[in-house]
Amino acid sequence: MPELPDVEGYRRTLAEHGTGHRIQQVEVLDPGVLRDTDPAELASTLAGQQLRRPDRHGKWLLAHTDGPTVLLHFGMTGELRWMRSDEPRHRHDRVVFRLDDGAAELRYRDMRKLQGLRLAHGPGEVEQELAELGPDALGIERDEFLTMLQQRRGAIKPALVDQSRIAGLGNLLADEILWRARVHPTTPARQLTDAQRRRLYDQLRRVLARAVPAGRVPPLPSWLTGVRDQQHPHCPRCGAELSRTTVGGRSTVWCPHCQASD
DNA sequence: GCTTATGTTTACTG
DNA sequence: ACAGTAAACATAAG
Repeated sequence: MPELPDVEGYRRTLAEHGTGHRIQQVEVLDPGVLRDTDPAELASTLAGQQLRRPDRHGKWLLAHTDGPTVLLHFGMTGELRWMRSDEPRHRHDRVVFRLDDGAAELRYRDMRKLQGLRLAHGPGEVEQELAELGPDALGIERDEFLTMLQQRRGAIKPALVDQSRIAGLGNLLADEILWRARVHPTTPARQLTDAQRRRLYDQLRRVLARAVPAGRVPPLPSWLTGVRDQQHPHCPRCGAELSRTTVGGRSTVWCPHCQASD
């Protein structure tokens, strides 16, 4: 699930229910998701802190408080849910934040524990943790994006998901953007025409503009994302059978007709 | 048993 | 320094 639009959705959940409220208790159900911290430290540093407006950079959610900031990453299967406290716990609920609203609580749920939670004790530490990330995909400017593509040597798809160049795009978004821009995923970034580069930027913006309010890459039948997991998926635009291969180690779906190969 | 899954890091190779 | 690949992490589903 979690690419930029999903994490932005979790940020909205946290902003809506958390901002201005105090953390009463942090219950760690599985310490396996804590990175560089432990249940005792997390609980003692966060208890009593007031949540401020949360932030997001790429796929990282920044839960600011008056004191430390919790950095949450959702890996491939994580989510943040606001649920009534009397709802039964899910087996993959790993950390529960109880606020001063006792009727409901925030739950960090994650099946696989590929990523997890980090604790940053000040703005400096937050910056340190995010130092390797490129500009956020939602705010990247055209020139920044075009320059990034020109500096990149390899194929275009791995460039789009390289978090150190542009933060927030994952496997689904990258395929969706390439399909809409009619660019083959293995085209060397440096061989892209100006028109292709501009289309990639425009479609990046369009896809995000639709996906962010939805809180996910919407699996609509008119989107590549909506058909890619079917048995023999067809291009929503031209009807050709879609191709699937591995690019940059990731499962990649594209239309051999619309996205002519290099 | 095998493969695959929306992510990232590390080790190794070119 | 830069890219590419494979493996690892942990868990479930088909």
